[in-house]
Amino acid sequence: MTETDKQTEERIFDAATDVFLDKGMDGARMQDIANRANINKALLHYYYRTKDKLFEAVFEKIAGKVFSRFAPIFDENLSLEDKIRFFFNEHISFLQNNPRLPAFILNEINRNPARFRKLMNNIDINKLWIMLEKQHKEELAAYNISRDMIPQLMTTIASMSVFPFAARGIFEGIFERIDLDFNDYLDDRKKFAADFVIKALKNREIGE
Amino acid sequence: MTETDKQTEERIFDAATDVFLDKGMDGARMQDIANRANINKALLHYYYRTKDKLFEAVFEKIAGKVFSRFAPIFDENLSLEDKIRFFFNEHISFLQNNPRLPAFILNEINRNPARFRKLMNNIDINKLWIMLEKQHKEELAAYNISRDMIPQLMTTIASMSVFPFAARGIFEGIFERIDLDFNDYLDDRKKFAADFVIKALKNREIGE
DNA sequence: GTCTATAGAAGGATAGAC
DNA sequence: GTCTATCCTTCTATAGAC
Repeated sequence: MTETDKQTEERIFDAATDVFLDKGMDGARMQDIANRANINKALLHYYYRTKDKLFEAVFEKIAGKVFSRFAPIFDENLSLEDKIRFFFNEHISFLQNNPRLPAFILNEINRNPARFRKLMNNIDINKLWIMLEKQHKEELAAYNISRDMIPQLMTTIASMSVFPFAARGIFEGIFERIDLDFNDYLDDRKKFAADFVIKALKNREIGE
Repeated sequence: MTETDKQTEERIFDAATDVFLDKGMDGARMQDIANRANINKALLHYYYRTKDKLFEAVFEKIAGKVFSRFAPIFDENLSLEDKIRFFFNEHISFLQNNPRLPAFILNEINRNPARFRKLMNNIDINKLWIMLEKQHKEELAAYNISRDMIPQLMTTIASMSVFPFAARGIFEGIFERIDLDFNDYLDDRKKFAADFVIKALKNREIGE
C-alpha cells in the first residue's frame, strides 16, 4: 500500500467515523461520507466494498477504544477506594473529550446485540470478575459487599460515569434551563461520584 | 370518526410504536409498519400523511408516558428517604414492563435535541427544582447536600434506574456470561439502589 | 487510484378505482 | 375507508474511462 493509498483510506475512515457518530448506521449516507472526505462515492466502495463493512470497521475501532478504557479497573494495583477515584477521574475526562461515543455504542449494540458478543469473544468475563473479587476480598468483606452484589456495585459505578453522556441530549436540555454548564457538571461529577460511592460503601448502618 | 376508523388508526399506531421501538426512526420502514398492522402502505399515509408525522405521534406518546413517571418525585408527600425507595421500586418496575423505552427515547433525543425542548416547553424546571429544594430543605442540610449538588444527586438516582435499560444490550451480553438473569438483577436493584443512595447521603465522614 | 455515469433496488408518497 | 398500481426520489453499488 502506497503512501497516497493510506492517506485516502484514512481520510475515508475518519470521515465515516464522524458521520456514523452523528447519524448512526441507519441514518448515515455514503454520499455524506464521500463529501466529508472530499472524494466521490465510488472510492468508498473501492476501499471498503460496502457500507456495512465500512461501518463494522468504524464500530470496532470505536468500541475497542471505549472498552479498553475500563481495563485499569482490573489491573491497577490500587486500593478499591483509590481505584474508584482514579476511574471516575480518568473515565469522565476521556468521555469529555469523546462525548459522542457512549450514545453511539449503546445504540448500535441495542440495535444489534451480536455486535457486542463479537467484541467480547476473546474476553473471559468470569475470569475478570474473579480476579477483581480476589484483589479486593478484604475490602469487600469490610464493606459488607457480598459476592452477588458485585455486579450491582460495578454497574452503579459505570452508570454514574456513562449515563450523563448516554443521555446528553436530555441533560443539556435540562441544564440550559437552570444555567448549568454540562462540562462544569462533569468536572464536579468526578469528585462527587467517587465520594458518593465511597460513602455508600463505608456506611454500615443500612440494609443487608 | 367511526368505530372502524378508530380500530384501524389504533392498529396503525400500535404497529408503528412496535416498529419504531425496534428500529428507530431511521431504521423503520413504512412497509414493515403496514405489514404488522395488516394493512397496505397507502393507508398509513391516509391516516398520518408522512412517516415523520407518524413518528412524532408515536414519540410524543411514549415520551409523555416515560417522563410522567418522574412526577411522583415532585409531588409525593414523603420524606426524602421514602421518596427514594418509592422511586426505585416504581420506576424500575415500570421499565421492566417497558424495557425498550429508555434506549429509544435517549437515542431519538440525542439524534434531534429539539424533540426534547418541544416536550419540555410547558414545564418550568426551575420551579420544580425550587419546589424540591423546599420540600427537603432540612434533610438536605442534615445530609450536607448543598444547593449546587442537587443536580448531581438527581442525575445519580436517574442513572442508577435508567442506565441498565439504556445499556441493555451490553448488560445482557455480560450477564449471560456470568449466569445472571437480567430481571433478577433488576429485582435486586430496587433495594440495592435505594440502600446505596441513602447510605451515601447519611455518611458524613467523607468529602467537603 | 480516482473519476463520471449509471444501473438497480428500495423506500416514501400519491392517484384513482372501488 | 381501503385497495392496487405506480410515480419519483434517494441510496447503495458497479461499470468503465482515464
